Amino acid sequence: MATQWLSPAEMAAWRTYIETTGDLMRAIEKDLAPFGLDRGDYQLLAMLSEAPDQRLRLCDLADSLRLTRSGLTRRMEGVLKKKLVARVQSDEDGRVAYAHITPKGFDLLKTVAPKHLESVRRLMVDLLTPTEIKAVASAFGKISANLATQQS
Amino acid sequence: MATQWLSPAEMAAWRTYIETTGDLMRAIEKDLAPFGLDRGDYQLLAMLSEAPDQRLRLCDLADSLRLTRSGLTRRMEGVLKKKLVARVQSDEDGRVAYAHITPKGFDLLKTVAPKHLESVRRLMVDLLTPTEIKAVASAFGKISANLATQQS
DNA sequence: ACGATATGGTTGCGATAGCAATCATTCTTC
DNA sequence: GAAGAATGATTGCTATCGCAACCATATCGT
Repeated sequence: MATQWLSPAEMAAWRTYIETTGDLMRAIEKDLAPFGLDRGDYQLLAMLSEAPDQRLRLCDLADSLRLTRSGLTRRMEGVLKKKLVARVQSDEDGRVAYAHITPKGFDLLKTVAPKHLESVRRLMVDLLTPTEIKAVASAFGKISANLATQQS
Repeated sequence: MATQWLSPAEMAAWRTYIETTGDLMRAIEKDLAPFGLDRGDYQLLAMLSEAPDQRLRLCDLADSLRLTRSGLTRRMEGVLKKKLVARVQSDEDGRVAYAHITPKGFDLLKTVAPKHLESVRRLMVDLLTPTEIKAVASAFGKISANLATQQS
């Protein structure tokens, strides 16, 4: 196994990244919990709120959220029951349904978003120097671009 | 709440990070799959292989892996069945059990580790400049240190 | 126009993992 | 040394999510 070892700096970056990410997600989720939302719900609402007409086709939404179609079907059950999102059948294409954020969902998002951003600040952004911020953006931008070419 | 908006650079860093991490984990998991391991199994084996006597108390192992005790009990079922790890009752403390990596587990890890590191290189490390590597390490180090103080 | 194919969405099933409850063992305190 | 607290591990229950199979609708090729 002519090992492709990592340099100490590379190893540190990888390990810290991978070990911290889970903890960070959990902490952010914990801040979201008092509002009755988890991270998946929040991202779903955020995605819809930014979409034209505040709605998206389910399959496009699934792609944005990195969910499979079946995963989205299940996640929709939760936000539908809470009336934060409505499911609207398309009348142009019988196969298509839209997820449409409701006023109630939008109001909740407007309440939660500042708290969520405060979490992101407190737990991540405000801890970093501008240089680190730029480096993180650029690093994960490259990783993302690379993944996009690989798996197509 | 006078919204604590994020600057464009901050937003880019956060979004790219959060969106890319899931994809990256999936890609790495896909590279691990041919060996019959998932990321949790790999990390479990790696953790044990680096431990003194190549064994750890279950609760310590759970903490290292960021699993609850119950989560670890379930994960152990898999690697126990594959005989990659043995469960050894302590004879000093009747409550304690150790996870002990078997020769078979160690051999598998020796096979898989270089491939896994190659994945990490290809999908992340080799895409980044030394400056970015250092910045990622330092950024997540800070985030991790901060989390450690918060939740204690 | 119609059979094959592609696209959009749901359902059954299995895997992972957290929480709360439980049990066993050890430690503490009086 | 016995009652109570703490620690280590497991189990039942629940929730999320991917895969494969499926159904419905739309589109394409001939």
